[in-house]
Amino acid sequence: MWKEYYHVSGIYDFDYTLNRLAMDPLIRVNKKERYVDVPLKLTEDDRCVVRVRAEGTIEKPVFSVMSDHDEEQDVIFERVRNIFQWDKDLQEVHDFFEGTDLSLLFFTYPGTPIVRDFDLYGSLMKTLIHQQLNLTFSYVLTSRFVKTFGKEEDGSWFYPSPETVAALDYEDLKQLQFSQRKAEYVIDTSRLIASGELDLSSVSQMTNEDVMKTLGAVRGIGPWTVQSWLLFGLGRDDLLPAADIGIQNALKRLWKMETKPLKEYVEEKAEDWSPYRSYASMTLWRSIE
DNA sequence: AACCAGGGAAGAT
DNA sequence: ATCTTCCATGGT
Repeated sequence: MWKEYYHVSGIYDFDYTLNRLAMDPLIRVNKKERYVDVPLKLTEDDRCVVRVRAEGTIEKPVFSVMSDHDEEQDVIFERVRNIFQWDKDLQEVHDFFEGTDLSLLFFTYPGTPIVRDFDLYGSLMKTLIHQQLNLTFSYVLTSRFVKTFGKEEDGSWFYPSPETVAALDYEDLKQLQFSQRKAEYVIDTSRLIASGELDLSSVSQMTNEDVMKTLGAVRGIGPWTVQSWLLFGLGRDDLLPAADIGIQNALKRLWKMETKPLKEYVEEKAEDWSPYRSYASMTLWRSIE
């Protein structure tokens, strides 16, 4: 058992992170004790669960990282630091938005970080499954998917491997109430990954534009899915899914509009928020949660 | 009961 | 190239 502390520079609202993670029934969160258990896949069969706890305030954030997986502490700690984006200075982001039409929103919700998914492949599957479904039902579906084909360890769930999903029949997912299409998207994409035709870790090194080209060429993956994966899978700073219903609803309220703004209008206005559009997205979603 | 939900592909203009 | 329809089902 080891435990390491980390002091973040700048503001950081970890309780928001916990609230957001708690929306996913697969993730073990304890809001009262302010921790989340993070399942990490180090190699194919080397898994561990790490407990990450907030011990500071939004203004002076301190975190503790704890695990009984004694090997590779440095690797594990680095992964956790990346997942929670502790290297990003959110005070700088906050200051940036002071000069924009989102300043009031950022004043209301200071220190909202990008809440990344724990695993690249799992993130892509989750995003595919969540396409177009309401949040409640989409979490039911991912939950069934992982609990049926994934693995549980120390009370935390690991997504199934691409190989496992590649070996399924569409019928297996339809039994979990996937549509035929959704079953095809999930299994076919997993087959590409399992066969090595699509390598997510090398895609993760590409520029946003190249990721869009590479992933966008896969059947079932459109612009919204790529953007979501860039944001939640990779934690990139400058994405605003302008076609997203949640974003549109949040902006409709913020701008006191009668109807939801068009995608084109959102994209135009959002140029002012570059290069931190992801933080605008997170804070907008937060404003309607 | 109708309409929407953190879309995308395939078919029709 | 851009517009329309279909997919599938739970929630409001």
